[in-house]
Amino acid sequence: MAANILVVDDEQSIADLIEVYLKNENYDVYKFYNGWDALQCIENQNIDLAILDVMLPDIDGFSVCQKIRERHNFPIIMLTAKDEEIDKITGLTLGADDYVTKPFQPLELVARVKAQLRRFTRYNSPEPLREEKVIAFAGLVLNKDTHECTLNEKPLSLTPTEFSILWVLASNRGRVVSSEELFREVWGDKYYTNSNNTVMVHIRHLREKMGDNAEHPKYIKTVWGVGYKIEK
Amino acid sequence: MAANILVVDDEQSIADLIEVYLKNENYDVYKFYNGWDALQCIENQNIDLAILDVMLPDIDGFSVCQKIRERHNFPIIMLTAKDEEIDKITGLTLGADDYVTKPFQPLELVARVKAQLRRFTRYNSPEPLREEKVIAFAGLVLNKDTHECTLNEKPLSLTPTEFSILWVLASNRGRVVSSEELFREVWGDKYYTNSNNTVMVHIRHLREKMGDNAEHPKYIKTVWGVGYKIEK
DNA sequence: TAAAATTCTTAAGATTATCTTAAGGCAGCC
DNA sequence: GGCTGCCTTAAGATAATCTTAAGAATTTTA
Repeated sequence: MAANILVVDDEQSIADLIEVYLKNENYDVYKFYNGWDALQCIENQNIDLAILDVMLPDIDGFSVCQKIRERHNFPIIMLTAKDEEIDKITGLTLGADDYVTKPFQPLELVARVKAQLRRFTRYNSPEPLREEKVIAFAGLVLNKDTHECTLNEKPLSLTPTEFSILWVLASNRGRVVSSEELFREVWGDKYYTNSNNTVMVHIRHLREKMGDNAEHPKYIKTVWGVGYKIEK
Repeated sequence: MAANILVVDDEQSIADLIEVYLKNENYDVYKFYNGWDALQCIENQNIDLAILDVMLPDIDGFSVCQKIRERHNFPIIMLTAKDEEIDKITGLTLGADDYVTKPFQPLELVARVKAQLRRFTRYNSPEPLREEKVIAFAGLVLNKDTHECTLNEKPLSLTPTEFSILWVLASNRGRVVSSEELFREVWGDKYYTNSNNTVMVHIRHLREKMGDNAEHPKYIKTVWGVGYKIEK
């Protein structure tokens, strides 16, 4: 599910914007403001999809696109200004898989990224896209089927609720999950009441079992006024 | 919240089972035992989500899925036998949003239905889409959901109030926002009293965290006698 | 240039959110 | 029924944030 996405745009604010939206969907983002740096990255990282602005300071996006296609096969989405009618066609014929005109709705771009990844993985891997059954990172291993959990090889015996909370946090790691969202995910929408500290208490138990404390947590961090978060 | 859900499965007992669980969650269920009847229903009813078995007596679920996608955009969850041919399962990802293998836990299916409906309404509700969730410019990135904020890639830890103030200024950048307006936006109209320097103090904290000073501010500028402003 | 107005800075007390602890309730098992 | 383990609730403790106020600094006005 997690994929490495290359973003190339010389307008920093736009690249930043795209980055946030993609990270919010748990993609790993490699961001560059010019073409050559991006091309170099491609050789070192295992990129799954590229988003390229047509207008770049050094070499234009079409050339970057072409160069990528000489050696790689992943989907490419081009960003073009609205009035570059002819360029669109050019871009597409040069190996781009989709294009989006500026200004764009970030969510639309995200949707297209997903679509391309779906299409690409369908043609390139026999494995179906499925929901994760195991999450492993930073010494923590969670198995959704068995509810088993180990931290640095040592088993943690978590209660069902604790496991569910940790699972939600772990599968959303890198972003903040509000207490309310956590509650809805674990207990279900209809049980939600906005005055109880149940989640908090379970977080406390989790931290205890994980050897964490609230002041300097290694795993579950408190984001004041917003919720909880596990770093990526 | 109540949604119309289409259930298509030739095994009557399974379709019935799903129906019971969905109705228990207050969903309206449209239940069919074959593909064609289901397709016909879709044109007449305003369906919000479909659950399709792959094995159907007349046309297979995969084709039904395709046909739905020709005209509709709602989420589709596929039901597949556990030992289904891999390429078939792979094919399912064409247009389907999720799938569940038989035998399944009814509650898991219900959970996935909820998840898909949540996801779908998030991306399709016309209004919230207009409100930006992320603002990015000049190296500053603000995420309204998580209250995360980075300045030149480095995270700033802002308090809730600080974040809100910065958000208002950033989303109005290029124009001056008066202290009073700022207060009303952040705290709400009813708390406003025309003598307090609360806003000022928070601005001070913001500037501190952003490495700004009042005399030569890079970000939050004071417009004497009027208010504060972030340049476009 | 002096006075007035506005903004800045600082720190301390008030407030609010979160944390911690412990007790009671409920379900499953012997 | 009694035991066990888990979940929830509540209440006090702690920590983070917010507000206030007062004096300093700055800009404007006269």
